[in-house]
Amino acid sequence: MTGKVVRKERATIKDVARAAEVSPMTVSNVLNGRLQFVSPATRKRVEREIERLNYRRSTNARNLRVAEQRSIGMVIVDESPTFLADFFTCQVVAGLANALNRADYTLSIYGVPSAALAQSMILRNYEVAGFCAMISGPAEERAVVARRLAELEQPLVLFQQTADLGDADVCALRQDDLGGGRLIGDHLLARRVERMLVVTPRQIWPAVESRIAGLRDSIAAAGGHATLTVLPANSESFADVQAALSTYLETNPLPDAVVGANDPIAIAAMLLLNDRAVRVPEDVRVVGFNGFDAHRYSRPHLTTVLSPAYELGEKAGEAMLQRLKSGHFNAAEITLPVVFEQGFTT
Amino acid sequence: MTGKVVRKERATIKDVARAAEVSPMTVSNVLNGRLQFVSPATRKRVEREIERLNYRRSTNARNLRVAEQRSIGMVIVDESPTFLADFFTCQVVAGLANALNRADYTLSIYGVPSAALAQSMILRNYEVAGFCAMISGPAEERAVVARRLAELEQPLVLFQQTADLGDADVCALRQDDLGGGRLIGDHLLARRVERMLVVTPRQIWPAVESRIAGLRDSIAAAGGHATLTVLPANSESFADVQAALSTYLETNPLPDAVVGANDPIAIAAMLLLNDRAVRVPEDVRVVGFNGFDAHRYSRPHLTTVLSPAYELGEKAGEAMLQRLKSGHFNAAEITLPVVFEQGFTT
DNA sequence: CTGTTAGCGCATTCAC
DNA sequence: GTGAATGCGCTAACAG
Repeated sequence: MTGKVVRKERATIKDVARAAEVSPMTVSNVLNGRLQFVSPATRKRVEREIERLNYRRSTNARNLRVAEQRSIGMVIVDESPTFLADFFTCQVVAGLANALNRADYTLSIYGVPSAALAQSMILRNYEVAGFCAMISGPAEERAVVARRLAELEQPLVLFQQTADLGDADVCALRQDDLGGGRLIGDHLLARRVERMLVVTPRQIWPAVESRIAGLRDSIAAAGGHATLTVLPANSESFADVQAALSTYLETNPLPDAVVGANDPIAIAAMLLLNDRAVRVPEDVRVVGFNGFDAHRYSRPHLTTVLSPAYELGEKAGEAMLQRLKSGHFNAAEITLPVVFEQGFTT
Repeated sequence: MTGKVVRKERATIKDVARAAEVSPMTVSNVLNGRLQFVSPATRKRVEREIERLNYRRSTNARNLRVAEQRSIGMVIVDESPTFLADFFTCQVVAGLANALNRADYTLSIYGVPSAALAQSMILRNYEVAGFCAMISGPAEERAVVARRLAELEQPLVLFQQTADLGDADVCALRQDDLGGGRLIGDHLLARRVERMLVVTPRQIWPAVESRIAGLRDSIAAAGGHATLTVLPANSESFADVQAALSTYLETNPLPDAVVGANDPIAIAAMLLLNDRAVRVPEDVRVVGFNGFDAHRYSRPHLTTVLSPAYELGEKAGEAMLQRLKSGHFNAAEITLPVVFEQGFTT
């Protein structure tokens, strides 16, 4: 019961034509909905034979002939083998896949460690109408990868990355992390927070930098007497975050607010405070960043900024489709707004 | 600065051959690593021209010629437009994409509402080496969709579905929900739970049925005097779950334990209990189902059964690759174990 | 409305 | 080692 071994030969357009007693061209016309050229009677006949022979069109042959693809490549450059398991990436891919599928395009996922991408042959073997790319890693490396993708001379949508690629055929798409930082900053300052502690992973991402810049903007706009300290943890893992905060607190007084560079960091920090009988939000306020709607009902209900990750993916798909239709991207950069979410921790 | 409009013509194998002053055949040999037929000198020359002309091989032409695909289709049949945003699905896709990418296969995602799939033409336009499918909806509908996919006469891996498709070229892959139910049951019974309340969505999925069956197994094995009540909520949404539980509690005493058919349901139930000053786990124990490792640090830390969703996807990729290599699936059904996770709620 | 011709880019076969 | 001829399945252009 482990499946049949022999594959039946697939029927071609010729087979259908012969069976329906028409020319291959007529079958092609039926397939492509050019019904003006086909009488209803022959059409029915052709369709019946298609069904009967279980005919499926070869997209390879078709795409070769019409020199056009109905597929977009999503390149995810990451060292971790579980890259796609990340909720943010996942949401982006979901939005992208949906936007493309609606237009009858397919999304081809392709994850690579950045080292593998260095051998240029890899991407030479994928034939798609355009690429979307989510690149992780240090800034310089990311720029190299982005440049390599641009060299493919195909439409390219970059997520969470600035497009410093000259006049390449590129659109950079990101969420408004700067604005998100301002929202968080204003929220805290309105609650008389004087000393903010921002916990980040040591590896600073551009998005995290923007969030911090937004906080600083907010402080400056309020007159600038609040202070902001950045505390880098070795990684964003639960243990590393707690270790960093623990060490910090040995030699420093409690801040008025802890700002996590993202939600998991904020949660790790908050649980450490809990363990030490520090009350949140009475003694210390805690806020996160890049929350997701789907997490709304888990607890603690963090005050955070909601990421429009799904919309980011959708927008990317739309931008790509528009580009393919019109010949150029309408905008070289797109920034999507984030939404402030009041939780129980401030 | 919105991108160049003109696409440079792509170089073909002929162009490279001409530039390197060799025949197209030689270029092809270089591309396919048949180095025994190419002298090192010409090889270098060819590779330099490939680089210089930014040549990329047409997979369409190649696949057409060799009648072979390097891509697997992932069909997700779901009414909701955000199908992929579901964490379980997402993890499965992540594992699948990684397994395939490692073997230099591409994953083509294709989401459809099940109604659209009824028109048979849709899938006739996708040319892949095999299909993986995740189908949602009522059991009968799912069976119809599965049958339609089997008709494609291509290797097929079905997630969370029994393969009642005769000797079709199919492999059914699922997690051990029955065993998971037993684990939960044993855990509760060991804590002297007499009355269990299982909250499910009204739309009962096969996986949920298996979980309940596992609970019953466990009760039977323990002598059978504990009772199990199933409470269907209109949906698995936060509000519907709370409404159902609330109504139930109007006319029934508190159970000893509430079992959510999945984690979000358990959390909704637990928060309702919290609101009513019912202590968890002292007064009522609460357990979930289908938790994910990534959620470990969010709170409440539910007692639950961890889903091997990522591994499910990986295993699917491996099974498919093995099938493509050997001509038949090694196993028609594969069940992956789940892992019990002790939280703070029991 | 329907049929014929030709070629998309590549790899296999067989010469050289 | 290398080159020339052939055809994979499909569709654009044109002829009936």
